[in-house]
Amino acid sequence: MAVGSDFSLGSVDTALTPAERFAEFLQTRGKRITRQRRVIVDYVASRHEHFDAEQLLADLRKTREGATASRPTVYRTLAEMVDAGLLNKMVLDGRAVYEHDYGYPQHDHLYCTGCRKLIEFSSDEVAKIRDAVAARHQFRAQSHRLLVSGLCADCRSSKSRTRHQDRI
Amino acid sequence: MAVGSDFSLGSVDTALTPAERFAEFLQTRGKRITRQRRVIVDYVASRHEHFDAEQLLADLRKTREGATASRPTVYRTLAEMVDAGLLNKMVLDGRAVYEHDYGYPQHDHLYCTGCRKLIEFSSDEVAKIRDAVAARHQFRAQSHRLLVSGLCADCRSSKSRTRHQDRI
DNA sequence: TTGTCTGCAAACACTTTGCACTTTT
DNA sequence: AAAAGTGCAAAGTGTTTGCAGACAA
Repeated sequence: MAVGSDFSLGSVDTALTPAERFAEFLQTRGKRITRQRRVIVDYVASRHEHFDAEQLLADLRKTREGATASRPTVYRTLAEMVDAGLLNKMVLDGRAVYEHDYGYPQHDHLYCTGCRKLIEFSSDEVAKIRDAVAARHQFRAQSHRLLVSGLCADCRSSKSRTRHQDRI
Repeated sequence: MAVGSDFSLGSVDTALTPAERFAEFLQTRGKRITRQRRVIVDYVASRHEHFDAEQLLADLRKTREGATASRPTVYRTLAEMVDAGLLNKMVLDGRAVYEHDYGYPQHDHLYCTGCRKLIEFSSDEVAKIRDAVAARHQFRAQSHRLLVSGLCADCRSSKSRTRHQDRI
């Protein structure tokens, strides 16, 4: 479908900034655009790494003072952003980790059990396998997640330094 | 390598029953074979479905009375069985779910977000993708997990009845 | 003004831990 | 007898909720 465009970055479907898309989402739900929700979307949009709720909370407090939000609000807003399709949530070692999911291509992760780093990769073969398997089981696949656990290059050299967690 | 065998079921490496393997594991660790540990391995070995700690606890209490174990002991023993390579642990919707990992072939899962059922499938292509990707990132892959979320055949018919959880 | 949102404190679900007592070795 | 294991109750995590006051529409 032809999409008029005179903006630089961004691929198909990414006509709005995350903040705009969130505002749109909130409006269609009769929800309000508050200072806290704005602070949170802006902050998240400016980051490009994976993060968890506590990190976000701490970072907000470190940055411009006053521009904070309470813990419950952070959790509530993150959940809304997942609903809005802006964020992706995944659970590692018992805590939820978020990443962008708007205008980002589908991908999977390598997870280093040494330093807990997440490395993204994509392979359309995974999607093919997913669909083939789903079809075979009369299953309607909505999403998938492939997590490969192991040790990253850095941690392979400096082994046995950090305590190793459960694999997944 | 050639393995002498005059036992029926079981593939490569499965010379011992789970209980025997666990006993072996405990001995090499200077740990003791107690009534509770025995009850738990036996129970787990007799089941073939996925289960979580609370289920196991409840089931133990329902079955032959007296043959129980406390919650802390159940958690402790499950962790040991994971260590021993008898069980595999995975976290879904915030709780740990276990499955056999001894003499069982590597496989992945379809997860129904409607009824929380897990359906196993296996595809060696996943392992190939894993190894290729790991190599490309100088990563040492130790394990992987592919989880395809969606709706199973049953839940597709009776839609919108059950509340839908987070995808993964 | 009206109804939503926020922050606080308290509640939560699941899991782990300190410790006195029990049990295996 | 010595060392490890158990169960209880209590403490942890990470996350969610009830509610009174604050605020966007």
